[in-house]
Amino acid sequence: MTNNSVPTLDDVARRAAVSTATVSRCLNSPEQVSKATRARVDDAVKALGYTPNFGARVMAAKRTNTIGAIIPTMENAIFARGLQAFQDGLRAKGYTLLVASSSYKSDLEEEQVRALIARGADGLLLIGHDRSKTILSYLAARNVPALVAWAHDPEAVLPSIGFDNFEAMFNLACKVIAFGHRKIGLISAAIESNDRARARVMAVRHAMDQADISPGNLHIIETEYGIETGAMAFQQLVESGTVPTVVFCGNDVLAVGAMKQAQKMGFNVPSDISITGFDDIEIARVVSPELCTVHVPHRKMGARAADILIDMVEGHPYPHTTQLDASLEIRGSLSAAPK
Amino acid sequence: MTNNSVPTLDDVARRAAVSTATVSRCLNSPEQVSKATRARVDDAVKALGYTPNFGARVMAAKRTNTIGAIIPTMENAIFARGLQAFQDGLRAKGYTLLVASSSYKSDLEEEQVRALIARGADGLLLIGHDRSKTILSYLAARNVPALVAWAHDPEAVLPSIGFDNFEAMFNLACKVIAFGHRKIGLISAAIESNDRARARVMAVRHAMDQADISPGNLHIIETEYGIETGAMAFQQLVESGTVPTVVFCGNDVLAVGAMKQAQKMGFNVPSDISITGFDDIEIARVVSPELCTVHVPHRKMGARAADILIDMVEGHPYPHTTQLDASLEIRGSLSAAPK
DNA sequence: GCGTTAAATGTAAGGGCTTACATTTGGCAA
DNA sequence: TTGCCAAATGTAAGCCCTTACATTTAACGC
Repeated sequence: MTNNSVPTLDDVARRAAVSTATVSRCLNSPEQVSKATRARVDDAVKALGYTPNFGARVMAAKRTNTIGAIIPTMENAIFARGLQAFQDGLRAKGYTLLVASSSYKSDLEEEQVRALIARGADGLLLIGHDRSKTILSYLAARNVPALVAWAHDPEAVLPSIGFDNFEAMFNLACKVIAFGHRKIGLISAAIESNDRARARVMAVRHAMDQADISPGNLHIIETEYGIETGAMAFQQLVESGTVPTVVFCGNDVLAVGAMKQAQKMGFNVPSDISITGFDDIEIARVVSPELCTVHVPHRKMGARAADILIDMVEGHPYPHTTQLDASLEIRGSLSAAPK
Repeated sequence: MTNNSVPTLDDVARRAAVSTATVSRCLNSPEQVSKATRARVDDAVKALGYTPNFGARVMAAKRTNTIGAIIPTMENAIFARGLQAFQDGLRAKGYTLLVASSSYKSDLEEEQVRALIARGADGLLLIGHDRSKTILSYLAARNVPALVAWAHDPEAVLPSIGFDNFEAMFNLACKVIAFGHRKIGLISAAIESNDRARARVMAVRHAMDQADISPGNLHIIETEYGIETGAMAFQQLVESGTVPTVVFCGNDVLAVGAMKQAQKMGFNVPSDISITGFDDIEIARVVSPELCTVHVPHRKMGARAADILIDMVEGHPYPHTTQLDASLEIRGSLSAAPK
């Protein structure tokens, strides 16, 4: 080792008086090396403060042990939570996480897919199934495994892990309808390019249909993610026609915004208007009344996603789709429809 | 190009009838190449579907254009928010983000520092100044620039961007004391190994000292991050002796837990007990009464951190410390002390 | 003690790119 | 036309690992 620079494998080998191959084996498959040699090498590594050169390692091994995740935004607590669990799962198996965000824009997502692959990601975690053919074939051509989370669709090309957005919202809607609600509002995230939002809207429609409620009784407002936007959407909903007796919201954050706005406008929640959310994040239990919502196992999903994606990357068998349960959380913000 | 494998620089060079150096220059500093040649090379690149080999590139250039961030946890909204802004800033300048989390444990942080450097991070974003000498010298030896965020300390070895935790909390404490509060509770995150928490506690002490309030009037409970733990800490505080007239909390999440618990135990907030938070995340405005807190510019900090760290990595001049303002948000959860 | 085999270790060949330095080209002033 | 210089391009030396294959060592049964 030239005395001022970063130590290399060679330096370690020389110091431990073994070949570079042995040092490499100590690092990558220690079981192949005798105990005594291993100890000597470990000492040398420690003494020199050696860390393998990443580029050289990638080049020789053709793997980076890095997994990329492209999520809409970390500011959304559900993704932050899932991503945290995902990262923990990755770390446990020696992988590192590359993060990029798409801001819910599919062209940005494409750019990020290319960026992460160019950066050497061995595998990719994506959100939802909405995705252009172009990017799908790019993934295939580069032979990079990708797993979709927060969605469940056995028919889709890419393997996925998630829950059935349609079914979960359908169950909630049936419950709500059983409470006597007929005039229904719905505040949703952008439906185009968001298959989860789409499925949830369709579920409400389907439940209404099954209960013989005319589709004309459903009023939908699309808006962006946020408490403020939820509040504005609620106001819009109320001002634009008949006041609904229940407002479904695409997620808890929108629901909290809607609830706050409802209360501000003098409605009593739930006796005048019921409000429901989706996700069951902390905020749902903090507001009063507590928010009726759908509990989604975000952490579990993140953790399982890590295991599955690693199996994919390492060529082990893995399930094409994994379905998790999303359960109803009936809480104070839902009650019978007013007479 | 052997007809079945991934194309290399060589293949492109051959096809465009130039040298590999020229192709490389086309990709990395196109202004050095004549227009005609560039066009020919671009065509070849496109025709072959060439993407540079990441490992080789890293090895030759000794840079990955990747920045690592080690944060306690993404589940904490303040870090999620800051990290999102950080990532956006990175992306704008062609860098990619590697994420690891320390769970507030310094040994885990050390492990992650090594892991991210081993993965080729060109620079590192760290939280707070508490850090062992070992890791500091490792960073120095590897010559990897690191920037500390969420803290401001001109004396510290590592450059930093943040606000003065002491000053911010001190200002809040003075305000609170001016409201007549003398019996003071404080719910804090673990003080050891968290310089932000420590500074905030010291600030309250200092403000009390300045107002001639005996240190005996301060009761501190240390607990982990979370709404539940905040609630438990509040209960503990109340049950373990004199009931305070104000409870400072180390962050908004703890504060919301404390407030909920206070209300559950029959206290009126703020007329019986005032409660304050720190951070000013969304949840602070959702609870009622709204939470009095300190506003921290998390997004701005993340964005600026990206710019500074890139300057460090690229060898441009940069400020050793950057201080941002944290402003008081006096809201409904704080009022005069009861008589 | 010998032969056989498995375990441990060594040798050396890539792997694809960047870049310092060398060389060629071309434009322009005299 | 000549000479000079800057611009454009080429040459080839690394960069530091991993791993296939070769060699040495150790263990064991007879």
